[in-house]
Amino acid sequence: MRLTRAGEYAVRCVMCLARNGGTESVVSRQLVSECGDIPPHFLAKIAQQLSRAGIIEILQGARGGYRLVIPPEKLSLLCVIEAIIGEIFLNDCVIRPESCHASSSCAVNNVWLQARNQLRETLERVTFAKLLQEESCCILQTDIIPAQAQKTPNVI
Amino acid sequence: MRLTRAGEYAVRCVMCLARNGGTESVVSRQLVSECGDIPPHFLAKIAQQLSRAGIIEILQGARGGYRLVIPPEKLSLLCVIEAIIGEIFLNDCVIRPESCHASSSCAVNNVWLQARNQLRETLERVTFAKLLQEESCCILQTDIIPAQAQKTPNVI
DNA sequence: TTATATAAGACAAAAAGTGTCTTAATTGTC
DNA sequence: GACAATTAAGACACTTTTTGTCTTATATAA
Repeated sequence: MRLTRAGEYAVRCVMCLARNGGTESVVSRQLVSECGDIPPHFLAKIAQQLSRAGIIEILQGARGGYRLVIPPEKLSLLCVIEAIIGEIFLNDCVIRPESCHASSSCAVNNVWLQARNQLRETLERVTFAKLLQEESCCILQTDIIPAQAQKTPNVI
Repeated sequence: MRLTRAGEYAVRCVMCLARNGGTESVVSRQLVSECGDIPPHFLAKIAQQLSRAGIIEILQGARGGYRLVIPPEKLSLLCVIEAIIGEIFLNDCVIRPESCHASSSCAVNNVWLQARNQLRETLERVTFAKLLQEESCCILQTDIIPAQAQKTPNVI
């Protein structure tokens, strides 16, 4: 498992779509690319993966772009990430196969399996609706701190 | 974060040392290499990292080899793995820095942070003493299953 | 029909990981 | 002291993965 940059980009992409109308509106690739600081052609690839996974819909032609298919309340972080980097596994087999009769009874492997399930559950519990909510809440928080607000003016 | 092969080898190496006398005896590189199916020169590199981390001691010269410094009861899986692959982080910063005032208040980043802490705690709770114990217990289990024992005879 | 978009896949570049080899240094034994 | 056994250290090559770009084709709205 490793959160690659492609995975990051996918999360940014979905965040951008969720922020801009969710399942209701189409956002152009260019806009998503600028908003998430994602190289446009690379975004195209990522979008294709997200589309194959049924997370977004791609609209070709003039006024084309991307549209979220799954509403943010039902879309988990895990779902988006695994659509890009594949199902999360932390290890292949730590102890060499021959030294253990089966990886299912290998002590080290069991730990990894447990860690992996825990990680996946954590990422599954978080929806993009929740993330959006926390995001806007955090912007409000910085708004009411005058000193910080002056140091780093808010971008709206 | 990613459990590299080097990380796997390190775990195997420590398991082998723990199994063969723990902090009491010196095991030659060649033996560890064979026991863990680790390319000998690659093992040398890994051992150096483990030694710098204070986990093992390297003895040069004739009859040299490696010796566990930290007793298996006090040595966690996390400690060995991080000695090789560095401190575990799951992400750098998912949402692009500019879109958030600080990564500390970024919603997505917070999830990763939580997942990361959980993962590290899981790996920290497991000591090599525990792993050894479970390992021997699992060998006993297969011993009492006649069908399996005949298929794959136990190596002692 | 044209302008505006994305699709799809080949390809290049960079980064990370894996493994090998050579020369040097250290230690025990005869 | 000489020699054999053993690891140190770092350069180097190879492989795989990841990242990013470019080109040609296709789809849609006006």
